[in-house]
Amino acid sequence: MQTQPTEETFLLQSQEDHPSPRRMSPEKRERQIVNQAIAFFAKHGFEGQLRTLTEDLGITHTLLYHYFPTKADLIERVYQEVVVDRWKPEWQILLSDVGKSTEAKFVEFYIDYAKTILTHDFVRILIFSGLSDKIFSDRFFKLLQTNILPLLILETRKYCNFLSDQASSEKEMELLLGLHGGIFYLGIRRWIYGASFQSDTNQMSDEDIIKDRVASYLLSAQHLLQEKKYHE
Amino acid sequence: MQTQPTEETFLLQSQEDHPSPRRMSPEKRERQIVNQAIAFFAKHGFEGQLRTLTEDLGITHTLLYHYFPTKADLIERVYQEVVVDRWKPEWQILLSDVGKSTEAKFVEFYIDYAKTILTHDFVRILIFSGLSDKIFSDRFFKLLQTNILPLLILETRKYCNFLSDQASSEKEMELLLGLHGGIFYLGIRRWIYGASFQSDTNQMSDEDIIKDRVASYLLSAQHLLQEKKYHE
DNA sequence: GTTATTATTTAACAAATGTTCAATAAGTAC
DNA sequence: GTACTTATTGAACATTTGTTAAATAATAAC
Repeated sequence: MQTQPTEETFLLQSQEDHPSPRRMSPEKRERQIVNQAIAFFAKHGFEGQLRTLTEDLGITHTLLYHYFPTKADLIERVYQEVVVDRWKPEWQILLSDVGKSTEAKFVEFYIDYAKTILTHDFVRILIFSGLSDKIFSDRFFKLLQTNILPLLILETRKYCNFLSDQASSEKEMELLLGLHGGIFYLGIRRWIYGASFQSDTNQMSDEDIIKDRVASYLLSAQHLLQEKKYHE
Repeated sequence: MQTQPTEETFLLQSQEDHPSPRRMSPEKRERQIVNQAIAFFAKHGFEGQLRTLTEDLGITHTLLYHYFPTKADLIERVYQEVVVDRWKPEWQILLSDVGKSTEAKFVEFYIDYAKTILTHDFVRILIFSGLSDKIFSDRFFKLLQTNILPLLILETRKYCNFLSDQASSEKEMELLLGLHGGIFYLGIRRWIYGASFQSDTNQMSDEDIIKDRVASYLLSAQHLLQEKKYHE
């Protein structure tokens, strides 16, 4: 799944990407460049230099300027493909489905979310963006905050028979963000801290972990919202 | 708490740090440089340039070389002060205290942990390190994994009357990391995503949030470990 | 095979950036 | 005040790095 050729692999691998025949069709070359750029910037950050980026591709860095007028344009394209294009509108449809149980929705959503978002490229690019200009991370969180979190709050309330038309309280939101952050932390452990935070025996799959956490969240939600009912 | 002078503040502010009188005592100057370096690298990452770093200090970048032979040395010093020196051995003492309840220990520990670790400088420098050479983040997580997490697992077991001499199962560890990650996510929201992830009304303090999360964690732990008793 | 198109490279520039070193000047001791 | 120490600066260097423009060569059209 990774797209980084560690050694020089110019033999046989004529399938796609890296070997780079002398003269490529513009479409293929551009595709190849963008793919490499995604892997490269995810690994080294946006301050990585173009000469290094094109090294593995077997082309000169100046060729980039034939496809992207400036480095910023290339980065913008990476943003687009990694973040914007990876957002799935189906998530909202799933979470609005009335035929599924709350727990099923949570589990199904977060498993797919983890599979889609908690990848090497996405997590690192998101964090790199957050550390610098925030352009990328901002866009992404607006999406999350607008389209997903409210639906999850709503589902939680349904699950707890807590029917209210009020906006979500901070307590409810923080409980949810506890779950959300705990899941995102999986990606941080894996793609930012790397091997330093691995247990010896990794037998639990992401799916198992997510199932447990969702169950744990809903259990706490029941306690919290019940308490709310009495007190307010 | 931030140490960055946005304007040129050379009047009156002769207290400490920034104005930089012509000739300072080596101790004070070094202190001033390190303070600025911490704030600067935390903000811009370790690729930030020395000329910018010394700008706000009112000195030339070459003066750095009088105190630190190389940029790497300065960074090493920042690591030392921000990460290594900020670790509190008291945490282990607290978590080993037999006179306190499990919940009290968790809450007390994580509140102090949050106050100490979830700062602008620490979180960002930790993440910057994780994204690059990992030297810093590795060291920190070894500390965590060796000295803190086992104690928290032990406490959890006591709380659940689950007495075992076996090493922590992955299930137990993942549950704990769910709590831990959820709390660390507070720092990420605040210092990496920045304002993009703020709720309109921030009335809950970190302490309130942590109390809720610890309670939620212990509740789930009871369910999990009880289940374990029956099944295994 | 000749020609036109354009993907790709070569050469080069200007600004940025870590580093060195000799010159300067602010303190201190006498 | 004079001499000495050393904090601080100024000038300069070698790389690095994004970018440009002209030269080259592979492909396609005829």
